[in-house]
This record gives sequence, C-alpha cells and structure tokens, in this order.
Amino acid sequence: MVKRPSVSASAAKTPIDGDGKAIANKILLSLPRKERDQVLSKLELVRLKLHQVIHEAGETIKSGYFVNAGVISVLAVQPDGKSVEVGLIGNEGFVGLPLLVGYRSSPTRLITQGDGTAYRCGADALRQLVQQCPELEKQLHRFAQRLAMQTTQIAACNRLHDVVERLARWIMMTHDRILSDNLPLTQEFLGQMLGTRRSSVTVAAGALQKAGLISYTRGSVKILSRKKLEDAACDCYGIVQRQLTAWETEGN
Amino acid sequence: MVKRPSVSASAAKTPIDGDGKAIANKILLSLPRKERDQVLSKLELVRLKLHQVIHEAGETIKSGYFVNAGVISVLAVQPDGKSVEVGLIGNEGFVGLPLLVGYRSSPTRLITQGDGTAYRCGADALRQLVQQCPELEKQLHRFAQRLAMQTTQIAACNRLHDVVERLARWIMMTHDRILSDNLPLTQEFLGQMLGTRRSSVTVAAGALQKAGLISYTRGSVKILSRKKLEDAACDCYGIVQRQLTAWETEGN
DNA sequence: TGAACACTGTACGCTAGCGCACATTGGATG
DNA sequence: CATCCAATGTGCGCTAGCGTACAGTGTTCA
Repeated sequence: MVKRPSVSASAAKTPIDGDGKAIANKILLSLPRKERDQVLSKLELVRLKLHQVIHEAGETIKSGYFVNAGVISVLAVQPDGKSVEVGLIGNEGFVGLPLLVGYRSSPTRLITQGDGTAYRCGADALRQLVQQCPELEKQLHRFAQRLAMQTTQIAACNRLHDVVERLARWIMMTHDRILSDNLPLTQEFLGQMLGTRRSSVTVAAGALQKAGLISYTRGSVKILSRKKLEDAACDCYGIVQRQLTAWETEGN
Repeated sequence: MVKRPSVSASAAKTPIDGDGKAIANKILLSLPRKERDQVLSKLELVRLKLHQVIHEAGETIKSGYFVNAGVISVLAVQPDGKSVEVGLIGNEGFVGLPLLVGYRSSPTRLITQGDGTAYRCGADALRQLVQQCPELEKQLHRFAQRLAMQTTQIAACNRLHDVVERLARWIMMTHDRILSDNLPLTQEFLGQMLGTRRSSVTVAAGALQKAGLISYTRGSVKILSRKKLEDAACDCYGIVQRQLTAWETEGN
C-alpha cells in the first residue's frame, strides 16, 4: 500500500490569510510565519472555475499561482490540436515555475479541473518575493524538482502502459488532490488528458466500472474502491509516491 | 529552419581548467571568471565510457556532473525492465539536479552514449558550491527548467508520434550534442531510448535509410541530410528549440 | 413541453506496433 | 583460420487503439 498524501491542512490551528481565509497550499504553509505573512501580503485569492485556461502555450506568463484547492493540469499541446497531460498540480504546488528563474513564457497549457482557489501573484511581484524570501525560493525549487520527477514518470507511462492502466493512475492522482470522491469529468476531457480519443475512454471507463472500481454518470466519476484502483493502475503512481516520500526525509 | 545549437565552445579564447584542459560545458562557461575558478577547484575531469551507467534508479546520488563532451541519457525505468528516454543532456547541461535542493536520490537511470568527458563533483561539495556561488546556483536552476521543458515535450512525443518520427527527432537531438556526424548506436539501444522493441527500430531506421536521411552499419549511424531529418521528425524538436531560443532572450 | 445540445455507447474497418522466433552477417577472439 | 557472438533483417499472428460514424440518453433552456 502506497502512502497517499493528505489534501487538507493540518486540523490543529490552520493559518489564516489577511482576509481571514484558511490557507491550504503546502508551500505557503511550510514557510516561517514572518516570511509567509510577507508573501501573503502580495497575494490575491482567486477562484478557479471549471476548465479555465490559466495559461496558454506560447504566451507570456502573467502570474504565478499557489494552488489552494482544486487541480490544475499541465498539458503539452501539439500544433494539430492534440494534447496530453504531463503533470497535475494540487494544493501541494505552484504554477508558473519558469518565472522563478526569469523566464517569461512556457510551451504548456495550464487548465483547471473542477473548481478551486489559488493565491495569485503577478510575475514581477513574484520575482521580487523570491529575492526577498529565501525559504520561499527554496521551497519553490524543491517543488520544481518534484514536478519534474512526476513529469518524467508520466512520460514513461504514456509510452509503456495501456489506456486502462493510465486511466486508473490518472484518477488516483486527481483523487489525491481533491477533497471529494466525486470527480467532475467528461470522457472528452479525459481523452485530452490521456492523449487518446474519447471512445477509447468510454471503453476503459466501462471496464473500470464493470470491475466495480468506479461508477460514473454524465460528467461525474465516483470512486468506489481506492484500493482496487491502485491494483488496476500501473506502477507509475507508486513510483512517484515512493520517491516523494523518500525526498521528504532527505530534504535537510 | 529551426535554430540549432552549436556544440563547441567559442573559438576565440577558450577557458582552461586547472589541468590545462579546454572547458566546453556551457554552464561553467557562463560563470564569471572568479566564480568559475572557485567551482573548478572542486571539480575533477572524468572520462565517460560508452554505455556507462552514471546513476541507477533508486540509488543515492553520489556526484554531480557538468557534461563537457558526449551525451548522457535520462531514462525512466519500469519494474519489468522496460525503459524510455525522457531527456538528453550534452555539454549544455548538468547531471544530478536533485542535489541542488538537498534531495539525494532519483528514480531515473542515467547512461552515457558514446564516449565523452565531464567535470565531476561530490554531492556534499556540490551543495557547498551552490551556497557559495550564487551565479552557479542560478544557472543550474535555469538548466533544470530547460530540462523539464524538454522532458515535457518528450512525454507528449512518446504518446502522440510514431516510431519513425520519434527516431528522427532523437537522432537530431543527439546530433546536436555530438561533434560528429557518426553516432555510435545499436538498434537495441535505440529501442530502449524510444521505448519500443528492437525490430521496430530496424524497420524505422530502414525507412530513414531508404529515404536517404541516414546510413548505418553495425552500431553506427551516419547522418546524411540534417535538413531532411528535420522534415521527417515531428514538431517536438522544433518546439523545444524555439522555446530555448525564446528563453535565451528572456533571461535577465 | 419541445427542441437543442452535450455526453455517452457502440460498431467497423484499418494500421502500428507487439511478442516471438529464426535466419543472416560482420567483427572480434581464440 | 575457425569459431563465436553481437548486431541486424525478416516474417507471422495478434492486439490495442485509431478514425469515423451514428445512435441513444440525460440536461438545459427557450
């Protein structure tokens, strides 16, 4: 059984932002209080709506986002319009990493899944923040390594595993980043994530449903057995989780 | 026509390391002289031999490597032994990025293609270096972003493009990082890079040869027409190159 | 309530690529 | 020189998944 990350903030005393909202983003939570307050003063809480395009491939990156709730997918898009997901980011992460090193564009499309919230920060303000806040910079660079590792594994998965395995992995990765057991998903959307056509998703999802791992109706997937899903998925999920766990103890 | 990186150091006055060897690694070359000398004093020039495993998945990272000549492939390996390449690193890069942020393991296998040289640095020494040398740290983080972008594109490529396109792309990416038009490659090796079986490589390479783009004999591929190869490859190569070019002007 | 539409199920011919097996060939090594 | 072996060529049956098309079915909105 692979260790699964908890999505909620620690229950004890949840830190609060300037507007009295609870903070769930783990990078922000990891900062020392003083630095966190400094960072928060530059951030703006924004709502993420379903299938909102946070950033389009090739355009200038306007803002960075500390994801607070919900999931943002990183997509590689082809000139012919096809796309594949190469990363998922939830409340453990940040969107806009190229800004960290002074880059201002990116070849990926960022799109939200479901609703959520994030703390947004303009590109210039972010650059100033990382210069002033060494712990923030360090944590962001660490997250960049973790995300790159995830992308690496997804790259292999895309090549080596079939649709059913990939679908199961994908559902688990998303489940980890959402509070609910119900995921708002159409098969068309899933096809774009998995880099396959919609009707292949129909078949794969049907197989998972028949086996009792999930059930789904129009635009909504319900997870019935997390355990069985893990068995159905390829090792890629576990490999990522185990590496994250290992790194947790290595960071010094 | 996509801009292609030059592999050699600038001809004018090539910087020299402590032992009188010419330095070709672009990260080291980008450092101010003082910092570069400080860094070099901690580095050891080592030879890379054909198909040498620099790092095995899951093990502790012992050293970092500034690649000076030759190519190092980043492979994602599956429990069943299958593998796919998710990144190539030549003299533009560095191997051992997790060390940068205090991580000491990695789920990828690093393997050399052909012979080459690199400047090696123990894990602890590297951590000290990046703390003492801000420009080094910055350049390494930038390279991490570039490598992640490359991995992203390869992830999409692995899913969306057929063997012939991927092979052509791969040959070009390797060609960019090698001085010669002759690449030392077996089809078995190529199969592991492309995540496909050996006999699929036979067919794909045969197609490229018949079309006059390459010729090959046992363990050696010769590039006949770089231009035609570009046409045969998918857009992934161009996307990566164009983003690198864009970032060159964005870095400030 | 009816129409429009988004989402899903399914089917059919087709192709790329797999897994496997076996034959061939060029180089190295004794 | 004989032998061995790594590297390559090729074939065959099989499967996953593609592209496409069309038919249901639940939802929404006029």
